[in-house]
Amino acid sequence: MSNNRLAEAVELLKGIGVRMTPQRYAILSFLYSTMNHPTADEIYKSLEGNFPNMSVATVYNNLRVFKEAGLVRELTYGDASSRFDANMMDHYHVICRECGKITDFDHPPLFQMEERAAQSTGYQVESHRMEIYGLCPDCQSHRTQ
Amino acid sequence: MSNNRLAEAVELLKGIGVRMTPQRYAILSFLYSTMNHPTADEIYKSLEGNFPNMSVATVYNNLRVFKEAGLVRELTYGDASSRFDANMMDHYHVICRECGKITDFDHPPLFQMEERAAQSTGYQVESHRMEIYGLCPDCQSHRTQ
DNA sequence: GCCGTTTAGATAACGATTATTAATTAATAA
DNA sequence: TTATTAATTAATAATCGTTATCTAAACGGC
Repeated sequence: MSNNRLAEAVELLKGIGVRMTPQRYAILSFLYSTMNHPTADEIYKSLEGNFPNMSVATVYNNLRVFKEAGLVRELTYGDASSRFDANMMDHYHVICRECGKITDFDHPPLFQMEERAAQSTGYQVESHRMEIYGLCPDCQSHRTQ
Repeated sequence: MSNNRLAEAVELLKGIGVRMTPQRYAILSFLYSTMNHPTADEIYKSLEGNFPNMSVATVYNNLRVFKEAGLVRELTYGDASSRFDANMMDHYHVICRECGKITDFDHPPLFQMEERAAQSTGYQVESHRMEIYGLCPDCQSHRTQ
């Protein structure tokens, strides 16, 4: 299961000179245990019980470390909180505009579109961002018809 | 040119009971005159000369009015400032990761991808967001090879 | 011209994130 | 095991874009 990925991540971090502290391990392990793309604050609140005096800055610091190590992706949304995704496989997101839930879905990467953009704008294209918005099944059924 | 669109926008606003003040007209006309997808602060700074005591809140207020009237789109990027686009035609953006410049490009909307997402996730899909990142021609040539 | 509503401007407030700093801790070598 | 050193934590202040609040001014219909 995800224990493999967690152990691999710990090894990878050690390999680049990142110490494994209890807080760091807890944050990392939380990220690998959830499919919920949590915000920094959600991570903080989830670990508050086990680490009563952990600082929110510690959460941010470690998320940055994980990001720089290529273990985690940051998903940004305007002035709302960023969300963090430890699934580094190629995938896209569908986001519920009602409750904010994020669901993964697979689709071949949009390389053709990148090529067309490069041709028509002269940019040296490197990456893209694509996400889909709508109503999740739960929020559809809670609607008054 | 854009004068038509500007005049139409003014009429549209009047039609929904929005008064045309000098500040409001200046902001609107600036948006219709540029292809640069400016930030609120850039708009503010550009008009400072003509309106020495305009407040930045006025810029934000009017941008919200324009957004609600469907005249302007807000482009959000993580914790950076939002940018505002008065081109409401269907189009996508290529963004320079070096200087932040935003260039429009045309491409058929990704409806197929929306459909696939709806099928595989059960969401009631409504819209999507897609943008491409890279180096603009200027920033490519300023690079040390 | 009067009255009610919109709007502008000034400024305070907000919320997410980052910077700062002093104290603590993990990894390593002695 | 202990000492050393650099990394890390926690607390808190600071930052920055944006929004809320409030007062005064301007507008449009009567």
